[in-house]
This record gives sequence, C-alpha cells and structure tokens, in this order.
Amino acid sequence: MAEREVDRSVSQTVKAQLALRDQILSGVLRPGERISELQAVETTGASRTPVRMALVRLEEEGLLEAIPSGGFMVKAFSERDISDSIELRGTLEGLAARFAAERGVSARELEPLKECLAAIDELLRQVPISVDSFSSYVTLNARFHALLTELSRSPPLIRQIDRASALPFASPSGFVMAQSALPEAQQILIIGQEHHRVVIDAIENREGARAEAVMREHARLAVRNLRLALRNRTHLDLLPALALIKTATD
Amino acid sequence: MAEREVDRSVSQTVKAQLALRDQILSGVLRPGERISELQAVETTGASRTPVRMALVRLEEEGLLEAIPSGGFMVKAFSERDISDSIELRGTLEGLAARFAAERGVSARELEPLKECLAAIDELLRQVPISVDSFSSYVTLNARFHALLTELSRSPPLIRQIDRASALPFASPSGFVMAQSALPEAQQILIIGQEHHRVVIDAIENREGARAEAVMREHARLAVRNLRLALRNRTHLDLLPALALIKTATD
DNA sequence: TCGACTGCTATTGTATACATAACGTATTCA
DNA sequence: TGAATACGTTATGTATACAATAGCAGTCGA
Repeated sequence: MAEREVDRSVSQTVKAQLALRDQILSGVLRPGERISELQAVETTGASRTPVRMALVRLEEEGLLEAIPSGGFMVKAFSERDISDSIELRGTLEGLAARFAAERGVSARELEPLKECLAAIDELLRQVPISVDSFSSYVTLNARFHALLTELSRSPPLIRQIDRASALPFASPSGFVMAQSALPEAQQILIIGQEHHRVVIDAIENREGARAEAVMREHARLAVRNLRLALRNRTHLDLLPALALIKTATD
Repeated sequence: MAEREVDRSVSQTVKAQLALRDQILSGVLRPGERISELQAVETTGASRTPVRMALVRLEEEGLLEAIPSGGFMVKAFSERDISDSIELRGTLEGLAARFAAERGVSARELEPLKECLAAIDELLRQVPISVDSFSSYVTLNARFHALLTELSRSPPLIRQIDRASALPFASPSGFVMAQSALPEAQQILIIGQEHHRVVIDAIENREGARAEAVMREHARLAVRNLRLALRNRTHLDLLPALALIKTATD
C-alpha cells in the first residue's frame, strides 16, 4: 500500500467529508450506488474512523442514505424532490424575512444587503451578461440570501435554512445556475433582483407579510424555471441537480 | 473496570445515542456542559467509536454543539429559540398541509386522520380530563401530526419536519405537555382540536391556503401558551423545554 | 507580585486490529 | 435441472492502542 500522506492543516474527518461530497456532486459516485468504506478510505486518504464520521455527517446532510443491512448509498432524488426542496427553502426564507421585518432591523444592518443589491444591479446592466459577471452574480446572490437569513436573528431558523441549502440544487447558487440554462436567463435574473428589492423594502417598512410573500414567490419562480431548465437540457454541466436525479425508471 | 455487558439486540451506536439523549433531556447533563467521551463511554457501556458516532448524530440533531477546540457540549436554548422552533415547525407543517390539499388526498388516505380526530373528540368529552386520558391525548396528537405530515407525500419536507421535531419542546408531544401546565389547559386542547378539524376539512376541499393558514395558527397558539406556561411554572416536570433552557445570565 | 514560559496531564483525533454478519458461490441432493 | 444449504469471502460494526494537541499548573525571572 502507498504511504499515507497526512495533511495536518485540516482534520481528516473534514477532508474526507469534502472529498466524498465532491465525488457525489461531481457524479463520480452515481445515485443509488453503494459507498464502500474501503474504497472511500483509498480515495480520500483518511483512515476508516474519520471516513465513517464523514459518512454519518453526509447522511445527516441528506446526500447519503443508510442501508438497513449496513453501510450507505448515494441518495437519489426525483424531480419533484428537487422542486419541493426549493419551495421548502423559499418557505423558510420567507419566515426569515418575516422575522426580520417584524423584529425590526437597523439601517446599519441593512447596509450590506443594499450594497449587495447595488452590485447585482451593476452586473445586470450588461446585456448580454458575460460569463465572468454571471459567476459574480452567483456569488453575490448567495451572499444576499445568506445575509437575509441572518437578519432573522433566529439561530434555529438559520440552522434549518442552512440544512435545507445543503442539497446543491436547493442552494441559491444551485438554482441560479440551473436557470442560466434557459434562453430567457437574463430576464429571470432581473425579476429575481426585483424580488430582492421588494423584500428589503418590506423589511425596512416592517411589513412582515409582504416580506414573506415575496420570498415565497421568489422560490416558486425558481421552481418553475428549474422545471423548464430540466426540459430543455441545454447546459447540462450547469445543472448541479443532475448528478443526483434518479436515473431509475421507478 | 466492570465487565462490558454487550447487548446485541440493538447496535452500540443506537444504544449510545439513546442513552446520551436521555441524559440530556432528563437534565443529567446540564446545558452548556461539556460532554466527556470517556465519561460517556462509562455511562453508556459502548466503546469510544460508537459513542463518537452517537455524538455526531446528536450534534446534527441539534442537541449538542461542537466545541471548536474539540469535543461537544450540551446546547443551551433561549426562550426565543424555543418559540422560534415551534413557529418553524408550524410553518413546515403548514406547507405539508398545503401540499396535501393541492396535490389531492383520497378518502382512504384521510381515514386514519379522521379516526384520530374522533378518538381525541372522545377524550375531550371528559371534563376535567383524567391524567390517563391526557397521556392518550399526547400520543394521539403526535400521531395526528405525523399522519398529516405524511399526507404531503414530499420526502424532503417530511425529513425536514422530523428534524424540526427532534428538539423535545418543538415536538407535538412536547408543546402539548407544556400547555398542560396552564389552568385553561382543557380549553386550549379544545381549540387545538378545532384546528385539526379545520385542516382536514381544508384538505378535503383542496383549499391549500386555508390548510396552511390553520396549521400556522395552530403553532402560534402553541407559542403563546408555551410563553404563558413558562411564566407560571406550575408543572415543571411536564415541561420538556426546561432541561435545555439557558440558565446563564447571558 | 505579576507575568511568561515550560512541562505535564488529560482528552480528543486517528489508525488499525478484531469480531460479526451478510452475501455470493459452489456443491449436493431431490 | 433446480433448489437449498453450507462454506468462504468481504464488508461493516466495535474495540482499543497510539498520536497529538490543548489546557493547566508550577516555577522562574523581572
């Protein structure tokens, strides 16, 4: 056996978790496929104990499923699972927006959100948007959603939203990328940005119901567009959902 | 050291997880307290590997918190954390009810729910309700909520609701028990039962918005009553939230 | 007397050896 | 020829040994 190269900069458990997640999301491990501990030990370079810890964490994260007779397999998702996950996240973000509005947010706390908004506005001014700008958009959008979640000041809710975002297709970046496969991508991004603008306005004016409603609409839009994107699969490589979709006839 | 008694009927990991959870919820381990692996090994009877697996799972469950420098501590919750968790669960159950209503549910699927409803009606006819009946109520209520969740037919949502219910005070049984500490407990149970009746009716008539609204109201009622119950702490032993509430001045 | 540095101890992180259970294959009997 | 059982192999579950780090205490120096 090859010598074990030990990287002490991060824990072996974390290293194994990252490596395995990458294998799952990149499609190296197919949905439904059983994960062999021994094989994972070889590909990650960690020993069995941290690998097992990583497997348990990935199961909790929702990427793996425990097999009753022992071991784990890569979880397979149906298209509906995916759209439900997005709507679920939208619902939670809606609650976060409502909490933020009802509990009040200082101008100072809102500042980073507005900066984010302005930066996205700047990007969207380009027609058509460049590839670089699009990738900046993905980052800024993720940041916007994270900041908004924080505004709720509710640790249990923030935690739950984080977990709901663990699935790549349910993360803000994930569904933006999926939408980019559509011809009307730019128009979609502009509508999304409008939602962002409305939710900030609603929070500022302490309109909880309106803040919640717009975030839910935001997610419903994402669901519709993901459905479309899955129909005409033009930019397959941009769809992080694909690696996890059930291939079985089921 | 005492001989290791090995119970082969359940896995050591599960045994350790149950034992540790019990210690946390019963208050043997105080909020904020660090959990020593060695100590956990002694009290659970499992060895370090399954104990560590159990600790990871309990962290994911939300009962423990990882300490940056290593190890785990019992998570401490504020009163707001608790009420937020309940509202969070209500929001998710609202979405489940909406899904059930919008996607349609056959009369046959609704049957168990209605049986549950009728059984609770029977119990509530007693004035005042007996202790035995109350404990039946807790079971039936938990069953009702579980069945309702299932009706959504959305595995991701069901999964998320399960996780949101992992915290004892956020589970249906938990907050019913908390409410029982109030003098107007019976009246509260009757209002809750009315909510149950409305949600079934809304699902039958495919009124998604109404189904969702009533479940959210259901949770908001629970939040209000939990707050009251925490004020006049009459039946402390019935409040599963207490073991986890921050004692620190914070 | 206070602060800093060094060494020790205790606890966690990691690796591996051992036990056990499950699955697959081959052989035998009906 | 097919089915069932037994045996062997492989993989997971468990235990424990080893390594490394963090925290604490004690001592020495300023």
